[in-house]
Formats: sequence, structure tokens, C-alpha cells
Amino acid sequence: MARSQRRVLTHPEVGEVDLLDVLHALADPTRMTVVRTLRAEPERACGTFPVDVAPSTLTHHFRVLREAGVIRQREDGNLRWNTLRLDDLDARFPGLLDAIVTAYERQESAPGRSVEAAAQPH
Amino acid sequence: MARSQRRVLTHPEVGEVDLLDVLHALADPTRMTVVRTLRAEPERACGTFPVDVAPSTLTHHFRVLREAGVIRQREDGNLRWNTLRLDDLDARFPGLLDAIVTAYERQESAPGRSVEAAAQPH
DNA sequence: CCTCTCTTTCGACAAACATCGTACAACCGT
DNA sequence: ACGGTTGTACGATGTTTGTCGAAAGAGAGG
Repeated sequence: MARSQRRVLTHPEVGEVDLLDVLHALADPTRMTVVRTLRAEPERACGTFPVDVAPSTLTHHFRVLREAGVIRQREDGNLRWNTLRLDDLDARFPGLLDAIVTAYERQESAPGRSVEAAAQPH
Repeated sequence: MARSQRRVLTHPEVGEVDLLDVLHALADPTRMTVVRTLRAEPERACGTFPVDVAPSTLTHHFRVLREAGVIRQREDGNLRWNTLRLDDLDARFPGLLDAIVTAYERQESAPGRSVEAAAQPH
């Protein structure tokens, strides 16, 4: 029995995706990086993301994103490929993901903010 | 010394507002209800929101929203008035709040979803 | 001054969360 | 069959979070 049958990889249906879960999934720097990376490249294996956490931690983040309906995971041999569920998300929440990621990238590229925010320890 | 001087009520500046904090602030049903209510009515006192939590819990949620830069709190006599910082948020993240709240209300008014989600205990 | 209302602060508590190391399972080369 | 690669599962840990009740502050109105 192949791995693709053994593990289940539960994905919520489009109509089951909960906005609050999506927001929570995106409200984490590591997961936001995953989503941003996935928006630039259509499909990527788990280990190829520019994040700096332990493998097991990364697995956790991928599960959060998948169970929130943000990404889709597909197995192929030894690798697990991740794609953004952009069509599904856009069908349920038109323009939302784009608005959020755009806002994040706008913030990241804003001059002066990161300096200020780093100075004030919040 | 009046109460308005005694308590500080720290609000982040527009440039200090962090998107991830905003997302986290909105990823809670109680706080989302507060924001939705505030979007319909310009200003409202703390105790007048249609939420079902203890007063101290509500205070906590208002602080989260305020420190994330989502709402502004102003004291007047015995009451604390809350407003949405829509202009500030739109200046920093154009269209974001509207996209999120619209998505939430779309979800809430979608037929069949809440039934399904309530049946499956998540 | 006294009381009532609105809201906060504090302390507590259980649940959820992000993180890691270790162990393991599946697949792919050779 | 063996070793390397990729990723998961599990258990542990410290932190954050949502929740509440009790106590108290500050103003309004008698």
C-alpha cells in the first residue's frame, strides 16, 4: 500500500473553509512566508521554503495551513508538494488572500517601519 | 486628576500597525463581532456590544483590538467610546479591513455553512 | 456623602500554540 | 538490500490566549 493511500491528508471543502481559521493561519510569520512563497511559485516541496524552523515545526505549520484550507498538499513519491488554494479561496472570499498578502508585502517593504518597530519592543 | 489623564490608553501610530497583529486581532469571533458592530455604527460604548462574555473578558478584547491598531478608545465621563480606525488602517493597508469584514459577513450569511460547521465539531 | 453604573485590574485557570528533539516510516537511488 | 533523503508522529516544554470572578476606581446622580 502506497503512502498516498496510507495517510489521509484531510482538506476542508471550499464551503467548509472558515474565515477566522484562515486569518489565524495567516497571522504567523512563518506561515505567512510559506503563503508568500507559494504565491510566487505555483508548487513547492515542503523542505524548500525559506523559513528557519525545525522540520517538525514546519510540518505543524503546513498542517495548520492545510486544515484552514489555505494550501493543498499532494504526495508524490518521497516529496510532499504544496499549492495555494487560490481558486477555492477566491471563490469563497473574493480578493481576500490577495488583499492580505499585498498588505503584508507593502508593510515589509515600507521604509522605517521595521526600524521603529524593532526599537520599541512592543 | 481626571481619568483621562490617569489612564494612558496607548494606541499604536499608523506606521507602527503590524499586519500580523491585525490578523490575529480579527481572528476571534468576539472581536470580529466588535469590529463588525463598529463598522455599522461609528461610535459605541464598551458595554453596548452584542457579545456574550464577562465584562473583564470584554475589556481584554478591547485592549487587543486597540493595541493592534484596529480601534481607538476615548474616555468621556464614565464611558469609554470605541471607534474603528478605518482611515488609519486604510492608509496603511488599503482595502484590507473591508475585504476581511466583507468576507466574514459573506460567510455568515452563506446558507448551509453554519449548519455543516456546527454539525462537525471541528 | 452615598450609591449606582461602567469599566478596569488582578489573579487564576484551562486550553491552545509554537517550538524542538527523537524516533520512525516511506520512497529512491545505487 | 542498504543507505540517504524527505517528511511525519509523538512527547515535552514554555508561552500565549480566552475566560472568569472578585475587588476596586472613577464618574453621575440623588
